[in-house]
Amino acid sequence: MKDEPSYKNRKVITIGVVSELTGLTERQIRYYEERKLIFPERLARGNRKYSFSDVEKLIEIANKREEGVRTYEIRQEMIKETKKENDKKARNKMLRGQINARFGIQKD
Amino acid sequence: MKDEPSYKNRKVITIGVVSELTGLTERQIRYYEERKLIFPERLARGNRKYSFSDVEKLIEIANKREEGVRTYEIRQEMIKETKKENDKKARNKMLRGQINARFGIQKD
DNA sequence: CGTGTAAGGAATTCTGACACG
DNA sequence: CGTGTAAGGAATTCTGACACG
Repeated sequence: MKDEPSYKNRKVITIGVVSELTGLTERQIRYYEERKLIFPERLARGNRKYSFSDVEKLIEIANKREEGVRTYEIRQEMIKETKKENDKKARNKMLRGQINARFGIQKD
Repeated sequence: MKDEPSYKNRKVITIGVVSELTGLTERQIRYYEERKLIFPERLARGNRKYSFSDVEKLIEIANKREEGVRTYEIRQEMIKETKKENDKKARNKMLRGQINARFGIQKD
């Protein structure tokens, strides 16, 4: 289904660059992590690394914050999104399972 | 022709991360720049930033170096590659020009 | 030529805390 | 709650140079 694990999700960007890219202060970026909105990796001794996905997510967070949405609410929305996707995946998987059961195994 | 300027070419990776990603020392990476093999951007006060393309190019360079190819030769090959691509683009452009001349202007 | 290293300085990042509201 | 800031330390990056071969 996915062709490249690729660039978009590789955690390689330092917080300083993320700050430039998003216009957020480092303080804000670290705080959103504390509130469980983003999950940077820690490569070398403690340094945070972000992906392009993280940068995009941060921009969305910034937009919502400007509208006055609280971090807690943003988190709830994110959880809902994730759940919806997982349900979808689960449905697809089940469907494939039924197809395989009736028509035999097939590559996907 | 291209859909996204996108992730692959954005210069956002610091030299330390590039070093981890490629297995090259920072010294080597800076030297290849000196030899005009790669062209990082300088964002904040002097810090080098690389793209995923740069990382891939560096991996190719590392492979060639292992085979004993000199930086000068690698550069020559790169120039040849670039030239070939430019010629191709020029041909396409000319062709489009002729088509437009005969059949009228068309969006591309 | 290609790479290592010691040198000294400047900029980055980190954490925990106090502040305001 | 969300963000700013001063604090002190640790790690990063930079440049120019000397070294070896």
